[in-house]
Amino acid sequence: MLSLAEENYLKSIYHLSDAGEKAVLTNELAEALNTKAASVTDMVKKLSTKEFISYEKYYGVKITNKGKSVALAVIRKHRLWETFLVQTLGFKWDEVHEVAEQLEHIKSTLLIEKIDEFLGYPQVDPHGDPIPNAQGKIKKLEKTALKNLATGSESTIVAVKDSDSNLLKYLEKIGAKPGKKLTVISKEEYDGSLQVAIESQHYFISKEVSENILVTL
Amino acid sequence: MLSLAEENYLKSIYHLSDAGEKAVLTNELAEALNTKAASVTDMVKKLSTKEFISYEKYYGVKITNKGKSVALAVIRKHRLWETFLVQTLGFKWDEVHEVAEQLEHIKSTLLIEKIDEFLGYPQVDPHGDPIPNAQGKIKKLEKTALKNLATGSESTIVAVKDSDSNLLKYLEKIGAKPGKKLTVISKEEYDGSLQVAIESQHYFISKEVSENILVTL
DNA sequence: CTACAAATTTAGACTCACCTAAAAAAATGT
DNA sequence: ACATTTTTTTAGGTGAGTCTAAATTTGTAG
Ligand SMILES: [Mn+2]
Ligand SMILES: [Mn+2]
Ligand SMILES: [Mn+2]
Ligand SMILES: [Mn+2]
Repeated sequence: MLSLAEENYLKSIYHLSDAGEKAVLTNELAEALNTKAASVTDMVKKLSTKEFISYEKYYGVKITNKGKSVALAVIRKHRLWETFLVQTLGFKWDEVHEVAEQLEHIKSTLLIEKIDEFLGYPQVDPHGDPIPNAQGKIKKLEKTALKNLATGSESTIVAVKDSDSNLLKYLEKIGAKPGKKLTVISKEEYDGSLQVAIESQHYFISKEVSENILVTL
Repeated sequence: MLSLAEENYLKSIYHLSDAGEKAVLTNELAEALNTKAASVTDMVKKLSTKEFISYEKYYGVKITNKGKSVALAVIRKHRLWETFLVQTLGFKWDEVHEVAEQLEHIKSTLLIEKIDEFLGYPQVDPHGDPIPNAQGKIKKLEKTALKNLATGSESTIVAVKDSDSNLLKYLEKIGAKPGKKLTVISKEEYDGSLQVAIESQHYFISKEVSENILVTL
């Protein structure tokens, strides 16, 4: 049985590696997990011994299939809980991530399957992120950050960054919800900011925000 | 912020002390928490320093008001979660205790208030145990163990022990649910077993079981 | 009142997950 | 090619919560 810390490491490694594509560096992981590089080295050795990742000194770690399946199970739980909190209990979308960080570690397959069933097998969570199924299969969405769109292009919001409560409140205010259509009116070279239209309303959006809105290609 | 271990100690102390009435001994606590006396002594010192309990060497511990309010908050969460699992997700009453042991430690007042509201402010959990309100007020039920009833007496089941899954399956089978009326037909001095009638069905019940069915006085 | 038994505490050690500081390796710039 | 910077690892240590074994206190029976 994996500890809370081990589960969080695997989840972070999975996310940072782009679903296991690339290797993850020690410092990246330390940053993401709010810990120190030395601590990461320790844990990474342990996870490597247990074969959840492969670790090459000074090079980084890659998640194994075994590790991936743990990560996906945790991500599944996180996203199902977030969906439950919003849909069933009436949480706002900026209130759920923190609680889901705790709930994702509850050990009970029965519980998560019942929640999934209760919710009617949702495909995405309140922020637009896809929910892996019980077998760990996840639908990868074709998406890019809003900041990558060219001036004049039209696109649809797929997902938004879920971990920054203030960002989410702001996005709510301007109606930037998954599913909404959006057009890039103009881009400012200088600071990367851009002007967009969402439901015929115009908004100025900073570069920072435009990095956290994912849109269709 | 209290750790999981600290919360579990306070909950056990509260239960073993009969809601704070009597002192709790080191060995009792060790037994209840599945740990060793030496570990209990350590933890008890810590909780005493933090003033959740008062501790007198070789005599035992008593829970303070501060400790009681923590214990009741955890018990509230435990029982609300159990109720949720049974009523909303369709768990059987013997499947919920273990999961609730985990869920009771989730830190979010918003979450538990939403669950309470969603369930319509239930007064008792699936095993008949009263649910403390948000202020930590709990309705103490007038109750005694079935084994204390005299032959011929009639009574109503108030609650049953919730932590033994096999016991619960058995009680389900004989219809021994909270709210059900029951009559003591006969008692066997020798082994403490007794014959009871539940909805005009007769059952032989061992002493052990009769200790875990709580009935009205 | 004393001897033994039972309960409890102390002493010392372990694992987990973390830390700081120092050493070592890799990357970078001239 | 070499010195400097950056990244990573190693070394040694901490606190939480647990353990075993030994010492101490308390309870009990003759
Ligand atoms: Mn989230
Ligand atoms: Mn987490
Ligand atoms: Mn329970
Ligand atoms: Mn617990």
